[in-house]
Amino acid sequence: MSERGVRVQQREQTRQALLREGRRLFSDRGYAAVSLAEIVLAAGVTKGALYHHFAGKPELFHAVLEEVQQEVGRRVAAVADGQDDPWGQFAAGCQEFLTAATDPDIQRIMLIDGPAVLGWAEWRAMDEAASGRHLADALTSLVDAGIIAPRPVAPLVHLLSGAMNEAALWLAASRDPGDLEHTREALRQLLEALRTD
Amino acid sequence: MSERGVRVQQREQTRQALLREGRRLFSDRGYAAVSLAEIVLAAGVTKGALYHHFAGKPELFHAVLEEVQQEVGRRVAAVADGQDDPWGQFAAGCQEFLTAATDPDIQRIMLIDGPAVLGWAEWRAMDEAASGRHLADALTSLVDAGIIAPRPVAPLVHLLSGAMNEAALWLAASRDPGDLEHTREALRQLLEALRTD
DNA sequence: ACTTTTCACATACCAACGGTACGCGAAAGA
DNA sequence: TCTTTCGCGTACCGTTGGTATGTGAAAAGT
Repeated sequence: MSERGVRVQQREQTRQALLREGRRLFSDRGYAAVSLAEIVLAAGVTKGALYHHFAGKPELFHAVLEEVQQEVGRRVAAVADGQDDPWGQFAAGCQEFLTAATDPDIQRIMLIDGPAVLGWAEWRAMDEAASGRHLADALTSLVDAGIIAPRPVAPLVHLLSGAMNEAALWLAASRDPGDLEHTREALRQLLEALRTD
Repeated sequence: MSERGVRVQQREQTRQALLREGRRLFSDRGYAAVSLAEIVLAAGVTKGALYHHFAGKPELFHAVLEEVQQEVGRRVAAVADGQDDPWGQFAAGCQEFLTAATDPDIQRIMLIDGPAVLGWAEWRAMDEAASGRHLADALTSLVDAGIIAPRPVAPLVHLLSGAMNEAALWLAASRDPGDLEHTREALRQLLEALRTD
């Protein structure tokens, strides 16, 4: 069986503990308010271990963010794949993203601290590799299928991505339970505007 | 004439110097990468002066952000007032915001660091008081005038605000000069989707 | 005119933080 | 069994945001 050796096994365990506690603390109180001392204490290791696995605090955050974005990307892709027609995949994916991004833990890391810590360009590149790619693919499919008018998809990707990000942040802070459905309906209408028919 | 006293005059001058250099450095290199020592050096004063005027680094940033947002708000309002019909005010205001937010200096402070430094809730409240309010007012007018279907405007405000913010960030990093016009056109189409007719 | 008070700001200092240099001991390889 | 590797702990450093206190000139009081 997988004789992985006690060395690599312990190594991975330490790395996972750092990622787990880092993610928990970052999402609870924000990147700037969490010290490395806290993280290594919670993970049961020392700063030496942290700097053995990650080049620094931003790189640890980068790894945490990547984990979060992959999760969201998988959720969106899973829901989209449940639909069979291109438009259904597109609409369902957007709505699922709106739901996923409403999680406060995900928000703080992915939407608030992400751009500020890593810079917008790097943050955008990571988002593109995770969930943003699905949005671009879906829009391209819709253009190819003639369901929406031919156009550059990049502007639409950013307009829609930004709209859903901000709406999710607002919904997480909102106390009116009807806001979610109103937002879904408004988003649905905006998406419908793209159709050719 | 305005016998303002040399005390209050010097006081205001120092405060303005701190705001000016703080804004310059924050927009150039980001909030976290700028030290208070740099700011007070550039402003020609000491940390004592800074802490006499502001409670701390976040409060200085808050004052800078407020200045930036007020400027953007005035630009949007000025262009909107140039139109006479409600729909024209709405559309022109949105397009002007897109242009204003493309300025890299404004972006870093208003869109990147703002939410991370002050928290999303406070950032949103400031945006609401500056330019966001105009968007809500315009949408409300359109509903009242029967130009767009009756609906809660809050979801739309956040969807559109987020769309324009993210698009502006993308445009500032884009090197294709056609992107701006494509984005304008896409935004125009999304806005048209709201009309009743 | 002289004294007192105010206050805008400078100076000196501190605790905490991110980061680095180096040592150690057990596991892996020879 | 000897050597090497390496995952990690320990001790330390420079910088940073923040604070406590001093100071001198302008304003206020008499």
